[in-house]
Amino acid sequence: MEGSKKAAVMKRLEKYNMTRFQTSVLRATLDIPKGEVRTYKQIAAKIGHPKAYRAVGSALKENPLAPTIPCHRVVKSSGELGNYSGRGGKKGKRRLLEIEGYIIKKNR
DNA sequence: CAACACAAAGTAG
DNA sequence: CTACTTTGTGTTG
Repeated sequence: MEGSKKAAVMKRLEKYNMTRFQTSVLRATLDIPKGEVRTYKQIAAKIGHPKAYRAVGSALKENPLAPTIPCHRVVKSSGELGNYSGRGGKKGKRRLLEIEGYIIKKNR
């Protein structure tokens, strides 16, 4: 059953005036399996812009389907969380990752 | 042109 | 390790 939730989300994206870059970033982010994380660099590479990791961040930050797209699963290459526009900022991001099963360091 | 949810390599301590 | 600098990229203002 969870085969095609992505298609439904992508359909919604079509209503927004987003650039190809943003749509590609959101698609790649949406493709992240539960309990896993992706780096900005991996997302950029996946969409064909291996050096635009910075642009990836800009795209995610404006992400129109915020909680629908797992933007909290995107972290820095160093394994750190990085920033987050959602609720609670980085704190909420880390919290979501813990709930999903991603290993987090103890000390909050 | 400046700034940004980053990355990597460089210099300095 | 911390801290700063420079280069690179796409979007936004």
